[in-house]
Amino acid sequence: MGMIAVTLPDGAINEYAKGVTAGEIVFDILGKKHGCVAATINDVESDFSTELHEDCNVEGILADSDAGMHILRHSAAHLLAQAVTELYPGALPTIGPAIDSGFYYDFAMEAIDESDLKAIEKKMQSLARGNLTIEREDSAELQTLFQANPYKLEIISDKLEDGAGSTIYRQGDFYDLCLGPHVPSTAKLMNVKLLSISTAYWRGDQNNASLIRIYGTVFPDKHQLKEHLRNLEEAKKRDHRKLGKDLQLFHISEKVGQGLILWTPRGAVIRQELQDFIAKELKRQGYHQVFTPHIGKLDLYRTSGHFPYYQESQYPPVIERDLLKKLSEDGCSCSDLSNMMNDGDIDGYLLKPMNCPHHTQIYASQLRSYRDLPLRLAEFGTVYRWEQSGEISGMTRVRGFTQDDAHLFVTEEQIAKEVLGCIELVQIIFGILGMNDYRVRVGLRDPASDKYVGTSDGWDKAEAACIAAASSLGVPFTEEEGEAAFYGPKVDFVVKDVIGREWQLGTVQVDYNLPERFDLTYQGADGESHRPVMIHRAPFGSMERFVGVLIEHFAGKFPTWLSPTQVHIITISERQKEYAAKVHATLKDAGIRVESDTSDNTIGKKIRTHRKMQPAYMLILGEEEAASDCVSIRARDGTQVKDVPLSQFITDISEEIGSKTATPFLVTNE
RNA sequence: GCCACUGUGGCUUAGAGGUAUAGCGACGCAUUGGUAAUGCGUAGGUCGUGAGUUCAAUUCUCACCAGUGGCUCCA
Repeated sequence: MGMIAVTLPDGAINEYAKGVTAGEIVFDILGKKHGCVAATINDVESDFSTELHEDCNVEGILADSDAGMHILRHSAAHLLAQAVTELYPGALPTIGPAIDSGFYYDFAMEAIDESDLKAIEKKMQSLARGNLTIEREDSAELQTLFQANPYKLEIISDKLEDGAGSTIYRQGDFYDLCLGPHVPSTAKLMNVKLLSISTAYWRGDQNNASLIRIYGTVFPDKHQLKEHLRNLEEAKKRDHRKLGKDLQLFHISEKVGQGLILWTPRGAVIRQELQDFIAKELKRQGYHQVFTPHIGKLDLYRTSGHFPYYQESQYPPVIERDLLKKLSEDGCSCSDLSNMMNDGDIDGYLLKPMNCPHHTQIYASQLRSYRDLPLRLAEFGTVYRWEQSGEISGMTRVRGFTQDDAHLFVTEEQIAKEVLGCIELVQIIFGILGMNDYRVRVGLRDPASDKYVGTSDGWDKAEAACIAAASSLGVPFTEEEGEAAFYGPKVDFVVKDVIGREWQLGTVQVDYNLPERFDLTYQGADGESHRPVMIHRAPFGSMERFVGVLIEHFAGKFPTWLSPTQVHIITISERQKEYAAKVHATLKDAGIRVESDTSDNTIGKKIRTHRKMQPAYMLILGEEEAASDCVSIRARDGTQVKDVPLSQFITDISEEIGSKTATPFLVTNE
């Protein structure tokens, strides 16, 4: 016999001859796309170049399909280091891990740029073709081997301190410090592509040396690589910054300021529709709408604890004119001023970095009884935060944004039910928008820490409520110890954008702190005064970030109810001007967002132009339509239906809009 | 904030030490066309901002502003 049978997750069984290496098995599986990409093979000490013996126990097949890719990617990182050190003799490799969609390697070297990547990539491919065996070596002389590379020496001494040994992997003349495992030969790394170049700091600390980071990706076969590159191209096209410009959804003006979004008419429609939608849901769930100003006194934030503690991430305070004048006459310096503000010796106003302090004052404006609870106050509240300049990006990371915020003032007993209600709201919204690819993080206490506000008993209940609510969603969720805010546990919703970056959107947070700080109370049934608990929640997170992610989610092709313009009317000749005006007016009366093009361009030209703006439907009007009170409909995907009575179209599109469906009514079965 | 790169009419872009391309778009004229670009013409730019070098700068240098890719950060 001497065959080794490997059972794959999809049930298939592969057989291998005795003497095969674990690495070869992994790559055989990778190549055959069995719905998994790797096998764990026990008894091989995770070294994929070790030969398997007949009695070897090959039992574990990874459900986690990432492991094989991880090995491949990490091996490619080594190949990159080999190529770079051969091309740039002075370059010192530092660290080069596998990451989600590929790998990177950081080098201490002279600056290079994008154009140099091609040469490095070529070198990698020629090394790969060389079919160098990748072998593990145990060496006691690591310090000597890497004596020219202080970065590696640092890693080695760290490992020694941890009591962990280390090994090296050798391919040709190149060797690198590594615990493995690796693919058995560089030949497995043919389908490699370098993507970008950037800088990073040694160990992520900006006080350390700046390193050149090269990103790349690698796949077991060239079709997978091609597809990945195609996906990247596709993602670029969906980038909300590009689409936001093309579709005229928002604008950022240097004159207004960095990270400050100007919602242009077409983008404002999307935001307004979303707000209307959520406002309606809130009404059903017993929320009260409130409005509060964009600024508040510094003292408000001293009480809440946000000032001066979070001063770094706030716009500087506004000081009254007369006071400033007086201080300046007194020869007060900037640092004096800052100290006086911090100490509370002078007051001023702060652009609000969050809405909760204002809402607490609405709560406190009346005596509250347990019968009033839960009290749910909702506001689309605009807040301002001083994000670091390098962090600001498009709509997803901005300095002024509007949260679809609400604060629930509840009794401890009500927490579970109300948290669940908040979660359900998020679920409704994500469901309507077809955003099913998200994950949930439940932030819990770090049991070792005592920084938390509130009773341990209360926390137990609140955490249990968060976990129960999260698990009711039926999507992956993680419980993350130590990720809770100091004031309470939370549930966060995390969605990926097209480039693979994760964005936190909605959040639900339990808060024991603010009610304490603002001394909020309610009268219980027992006649005693009690402390309410606050729940902060924002299902979208912020309108800016949410719409940014939505633009990418829909690639600009919004469902009809969200489309900035739902119908574009296109006439075939100027003779239909009058009929077009009538159709336009009729649609407008029916509450449909419509735009007309009666210019004397050709029909083909007009369709081409208007397609770019992605209206849900185009109506083509010619002689025939005008004569019969009909329209010809052209959907976004190009399907068309001729001679539909106008009234029929209005009925159909109105129903589509009303139901907020993402499926167009016009679907032909061709 | 840190590192690297980038910044030319509304958009996409060519170019170079002697004030600058082209396409789309806009506007005008002709054209009245049935589903992804009809033809011709016109207008539109102090080449991100400020300073320096130079006989001369948009092109070189510096600072600033903004964007991109990362790093760090995100109550």
